Amino acid sequence: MPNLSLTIYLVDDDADIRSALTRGLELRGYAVEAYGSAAKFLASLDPQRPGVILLDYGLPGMNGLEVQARLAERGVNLPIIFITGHGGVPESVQAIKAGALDFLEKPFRQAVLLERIEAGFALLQARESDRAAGRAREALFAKLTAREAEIVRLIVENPAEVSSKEVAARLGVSPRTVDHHRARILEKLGVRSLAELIALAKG
Amino acid sequence: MPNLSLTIYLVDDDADIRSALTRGLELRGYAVEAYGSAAKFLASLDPQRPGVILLDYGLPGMNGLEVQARLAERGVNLPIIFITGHGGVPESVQAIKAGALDFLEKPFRQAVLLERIEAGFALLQARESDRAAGRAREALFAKLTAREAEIVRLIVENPAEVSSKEVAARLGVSPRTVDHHRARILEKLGVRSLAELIALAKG
DNA sequence: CCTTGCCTAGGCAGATTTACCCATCCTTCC
DNA sequence: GGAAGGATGGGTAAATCTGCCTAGGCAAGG
Repeated sequence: MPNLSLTIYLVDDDADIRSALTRGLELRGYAVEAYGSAAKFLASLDPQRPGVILLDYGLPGMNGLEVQARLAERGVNLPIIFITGHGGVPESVQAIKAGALDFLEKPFRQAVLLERIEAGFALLQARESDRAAGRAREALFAKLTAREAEIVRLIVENPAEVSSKEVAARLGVSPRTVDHHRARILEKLGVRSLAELIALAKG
Repeated sequence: MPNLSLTIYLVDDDADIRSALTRGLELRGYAVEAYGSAAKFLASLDPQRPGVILLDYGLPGMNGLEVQARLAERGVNLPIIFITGHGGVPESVQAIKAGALDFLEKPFRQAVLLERIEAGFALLQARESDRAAGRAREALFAKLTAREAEIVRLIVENPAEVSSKEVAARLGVSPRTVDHHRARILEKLGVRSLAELIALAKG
């Protein structure tokens, strides 16, 4: 587990808490980026850089759920650990339903926070693995030409009619041409049969 | 939407609340089964009969999370709406993470409860649809003989080697025999090609 | 202009699949 | 014992797939 970047985005309006947490977390090897307001955080967040978000629920101007929603809108799906001074049950329920990793009430024990942070990074890493597989598959399919991709689509969407004759009829071309494309497709995707192609596309 | 059974399992140790909620919910057309303790509820629950669970978190002897865990152990996965008098944030977080539909604090508005109950039944119905599809597929595969099922398994697990010759080599039989079984398989499953078989199995 | 890449399409040979027929050998069930 | 179903294997013929060759038309880019 290389644990590439261990960045923690800390968002809290209380300067004392920011500095205290920043110190504590940096001592444990994390890179901490602290923000005093939701606006600043949202403005400077780079969606490409992963990290665990430590988010104060009771921020002035924009509460935690709104921040969570904004991030979701922008397609950012980083683990969020809420920290709250006076948030109640309904807020915590909402936050967890919306996908937050946890919802901690102040004061909380450091050990709990650290454990949750580790869980957050573990989650990030698991997602990264999933995506690596997805990207590898996309890279494969990206090698196909437009026509080849269309034939793959036809076959995957309607596996009941996969013979060259049937596909050719749908495209209005000669079966011979479909044969040709299909050979290219199997070659480019590194599969040996239509069955494997379907498995790859569905997998 | 036929809404087959609209049973609500109500578990609360307070007899007044039980009778009040039971009356109110029955008036709205629900069938309510009320239990005064977690033990009684767990003892008489029929896993086959779906329903939405209204569960008091602060039951004497066994708290809500334990009940939730027991149900999960038994493979019961019904929507649970927690109701609590003095449950706090950590409890609600735990409950939602464990899959509860919601966590309501007393006193709550009837409208909210009713809305959540409806959401619970909607969830049940969606799951039921999913399972119907799953069962239909299982019924199809159940028609296969042992040998046929084994061949399906080999093909699905290793779509790179699907020719009769290759499958026959793995089974130590003649390719001719595999041809024969394959024809039966395609016929029984109502598919026209190996590609469709894979799509069906992966679907 | 020339090259490169893509879509199109044909020929041909060998391998494979598919759909018919058939039989033998089991085990299970009546 | 006989019937039924399942696993095994074969024959044959038509259809299809696969690989390897060729080749024209067309568009983009050097």
